[in-house]
Amino acid sequence: MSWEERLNQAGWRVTMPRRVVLRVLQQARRPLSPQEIHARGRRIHPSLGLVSVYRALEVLEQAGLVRRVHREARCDGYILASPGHHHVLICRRCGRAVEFPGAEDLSGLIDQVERRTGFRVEDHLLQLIGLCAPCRGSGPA
Amino acid sequence: MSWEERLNQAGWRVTMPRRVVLRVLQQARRPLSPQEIHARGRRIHPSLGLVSVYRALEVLEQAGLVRRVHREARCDGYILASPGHHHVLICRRCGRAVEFPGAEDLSGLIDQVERRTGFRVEDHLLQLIGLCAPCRGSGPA
DNA sequence: ATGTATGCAAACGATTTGCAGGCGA
DNA sequence: TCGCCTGCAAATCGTTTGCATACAT
Repeated sequence: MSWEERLNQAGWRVTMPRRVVLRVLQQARRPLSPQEIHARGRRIHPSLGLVSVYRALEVLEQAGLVRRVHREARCDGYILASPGHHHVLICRRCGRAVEFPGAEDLSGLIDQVERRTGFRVEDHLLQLIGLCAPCRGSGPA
Repeated sequence: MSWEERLNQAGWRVTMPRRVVLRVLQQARRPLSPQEIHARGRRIHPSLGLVSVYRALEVLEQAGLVRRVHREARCDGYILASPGHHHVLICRRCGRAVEFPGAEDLSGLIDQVERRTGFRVEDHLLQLIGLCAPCRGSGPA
């Protein structure tokens, strides 16, 4: 099922801003802020408004087409979401972001935490920060 | 070593705003935003300025006395840091935050990711979200 | 004594809201 | 056609900066 169909089925319309935002993120190799998405989007469609970028991101995130990433500094980055995987690995040097699977690997830790704290763990936020292969080669920044 | 001594040894002064911020966080049972810390702090010391709260948090975080927490919605929460542990578990119902150890439990996952992606993983951001024991009892909100 | 740290006010920047008109289904 | 969606402008909110003064060491 295409993303256009997914939007439609969820009751949302396929519109220019949503199209453009998604295209920009598809072409991006690192998380982009709404402002950055807006700037790049305008090169594709000059009348794109910043407000629509915010609203498009909201809808696309709810539809699972886009994922927000969190970092120690700013928490306003967005990347394209690949369904089923929800961990992100970010290069601290070039900013490149990669998604990876592996939710299962947390189950041991989660079991342990549940036993120790009495919490029922329902969700988690995991992001790894490091250096990607090319950046490791060009010396530690 | 007391936190006052830790601050001094690191070259910082022990001042009223830092004292108050720390006290507020000691008494808090959930992550507080700078604004919330300011409001509560004023009840202890009415002349406390909001700007000083921001600056105090910056210093206290650098000194490892306070930890910033990130959540899907807002990323502006602060809690008291217990040295050596840096994972946080937050109850989605009452907001209670608990720290827990277990960085080692991630090493398997990290090894795997490094092999698969070529990244060198240096740091990570892990937070668990769930229901604490009391909140589990009072029915799922 | 001296230089860091403070509070206030103002600057700044990002995000949200109100509204008249446009466009997707 | 109908109502969701858009762009713009303005309101809003959180955070940062400039500066004269206060206080920790």
